[in-house]
Amino acid sequence: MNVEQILKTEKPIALESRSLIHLILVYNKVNEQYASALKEYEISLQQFNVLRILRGQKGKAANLQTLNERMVSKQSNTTRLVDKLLVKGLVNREVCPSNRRKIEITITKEGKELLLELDRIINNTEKDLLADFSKDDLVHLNNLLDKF
Amino acid sequence: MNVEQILKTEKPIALESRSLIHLILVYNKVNEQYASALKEYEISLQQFNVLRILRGQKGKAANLQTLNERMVSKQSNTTRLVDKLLVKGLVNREVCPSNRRKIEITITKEGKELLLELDRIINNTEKDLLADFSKDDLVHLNNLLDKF
DNA sequence: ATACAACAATTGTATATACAAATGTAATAC
DNA sequence: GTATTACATTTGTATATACAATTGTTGTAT
Repeated sequence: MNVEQILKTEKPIALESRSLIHLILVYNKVNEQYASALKEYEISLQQFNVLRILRGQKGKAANLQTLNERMVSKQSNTTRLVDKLLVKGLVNREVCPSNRRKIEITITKEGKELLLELDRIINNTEKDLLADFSKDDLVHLNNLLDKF
Repeated sequence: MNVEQILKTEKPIALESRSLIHLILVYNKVNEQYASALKEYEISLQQFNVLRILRGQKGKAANLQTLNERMVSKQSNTTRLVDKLLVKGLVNREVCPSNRRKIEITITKEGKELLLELDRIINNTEKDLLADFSKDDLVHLNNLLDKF
């Protein structure tokens, strides 16, 4: 991925700006590939995320706060994400009996089955995105990203 | 930035997934900081981008295609971005006389003046975001991001 | 000259995101 | 017990993004 080429600019960009632009460009690519991989299942990356978190609960119900805390993008409106998953029959939502302010969200059998397929899809997408990276590269990348 | 801590998860994530999640988390942070820096000027990062591209034209007018090609996020609806800048008096838009399908967009004096202020703001934001990076780190980061 | 394809920008629409306000429930103070 | 505050979620609304359809203009073939 060549930054100057993508931006069709000939003049060099300062290292600092270039790094951040680079990051945004890479993010856009990553996001597009995830989205297009999930598209045929009519599910967004955030919805997939919710399902994966729910599976991680091992049957234990999660409330909205828990989901929100574990989401990659915290500012997603989790209520509406759950709404959509509910319509598709991928999750259950019930009022928590011991505290009626809370809700208990669990993944359904259908949700789990779909996840198995999506896992495969997402795995391929990630392999694809990271095709040019060695293990060492990835460790290195993680270390650098930690500096943010 | 610690990925596991942000996602409130105790179990380790596979290196590949972790790298991509890490990237998304960093992007979110970068984006939020840009947005909040520009907020008091009621301008979005994409709008700022358009202004900066126009200044780079050195007086020469740009049409929509040119802008679009040079945008960091190509999928922005440039027509509407320009609409908004127009309302604010930061750009001019005229039909191209030699080819009435095209439009000619230029930055106004007000636009240039605002940009000078924004440059300072953005510069500070970028310094802030990259505070923990050495030059070497940045070069390294750019090299790794190139692998995408 | 007319028809047709290609081009450049705009518009429409569905979905997503950001953020504030509102709703309903529970806990606490008095 | 009533008022007040805090809590958990939902709703409202403005803005942004994704993508397809439409409009108006130009170029080309016949």
